[in-house]
Amino acid sequence: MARARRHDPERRERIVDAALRVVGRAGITGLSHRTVAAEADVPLGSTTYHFASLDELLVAALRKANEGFGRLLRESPALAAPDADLAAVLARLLGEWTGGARARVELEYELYLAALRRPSLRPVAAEWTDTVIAVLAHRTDPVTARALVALMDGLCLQALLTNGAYDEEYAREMLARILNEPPNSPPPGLSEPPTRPTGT
Amino acid sequence: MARARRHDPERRERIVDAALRVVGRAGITGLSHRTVAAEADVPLGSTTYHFASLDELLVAALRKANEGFGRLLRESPALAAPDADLAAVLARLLGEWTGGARARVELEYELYLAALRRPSLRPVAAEWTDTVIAVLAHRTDPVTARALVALMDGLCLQALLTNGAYDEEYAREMLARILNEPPNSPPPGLSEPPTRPTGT
DNA sequence: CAGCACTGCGTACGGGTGTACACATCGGTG
DNA sequence: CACCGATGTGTACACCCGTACGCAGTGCTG
Repeated sequence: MARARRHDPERRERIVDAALRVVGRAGITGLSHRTVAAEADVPLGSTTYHFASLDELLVAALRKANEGFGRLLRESPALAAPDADLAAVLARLLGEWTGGARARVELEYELYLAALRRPSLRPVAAEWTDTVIAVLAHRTDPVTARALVALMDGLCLQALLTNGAYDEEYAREMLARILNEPPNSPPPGLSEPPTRPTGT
Repeated sequence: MARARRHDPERRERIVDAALRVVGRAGITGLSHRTVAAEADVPLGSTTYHFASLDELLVAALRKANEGFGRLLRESPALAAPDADLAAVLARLLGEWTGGARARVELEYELYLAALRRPSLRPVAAEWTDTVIAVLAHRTDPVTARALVALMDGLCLQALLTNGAYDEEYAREMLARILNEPPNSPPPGLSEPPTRPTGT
């Protein structure tokens, strides 16, 4: 029994991974110190030791989930190409994401949405949107980028919450509408009448 | 003790109301047969009798919450005016809604988002979006209406999840972009030119 | 080599949960 | 009025939860 567990720096990490699996399988409802301990194959006391509260564990889990997607986003070659059709690329990316294992999408969204009721998660959720916005801002202005993220969130939610299918072409069209407008009105002054798109 | 409770048709209704209060106060996590029974001041057995499962109760609660907001939407005079700036009206409406008691907004969103993990709630969530879309479709085409809803959802979420403030002018601008007819013609199937923001 | 502070673990406790089931009560029927 | 099935209620049970706390193993210090 004299395991060198004290010097197991991956212990904490493994608990977080286990938490992600548990939430993916049974939802946040199914997350408890016990279930995650069983999943990670560590004693109960270990989970309470590393993460005093479940909130703390959720924060770590959400952050980890974010890292994965953020990396995926940054490494996307299509996003990097400066002459690509941004709307089409984003629509495609979203399609690939939601088209993959629904379990994973559910998992990430569930954690993200949990911030609604858990203030401790909100900074992490904010980090997340800021990351995506920062990536997109290279291809457009920050204000537009923020709206793109909002729209993508909304589209995903509609697909997930209503059992509806994700329509890539439709997403592309709407993202393009957001992108089309030269932002001539963000300043807080009086707004001008809606300007016609210039046509590409 | 010979209360005529058998003939209390509001009993069920009152339980639903109590459930809404409980969720508003303590979140879905805090919802149990016992808490709702206490809140509604009915015996424990009564809640299990009227709603065999908590899911069933949640469905009723979400539906009730939807009714309230749907009515508010339909009765909005600003929405009815055919010559109003739709983007501005929606942005204002959203501002009023999110600016009000955060508790109520949280409540409704939490129930709505719960559909992510509870398939039984999904039809009700779909009803909800369809209702809003139907209302908006009177002022634009259904496809655009759907995107407006998605964007509004996304904007609300960003405000709620990241502690950010809601920026009405910004919302107006982005909603207007969705409403603007795109320069490049929509691909097969979805082409209808009827509305164009007049901007006055 | 002896001692010690500290990190990490196992267990036990009090409390809250969903649910099954036996019981009271009521409206209708002969 | 006597009965009876349906409707609604109270209680008891088995389970799972978070947390507190005493104890073992470890690396450092002298």
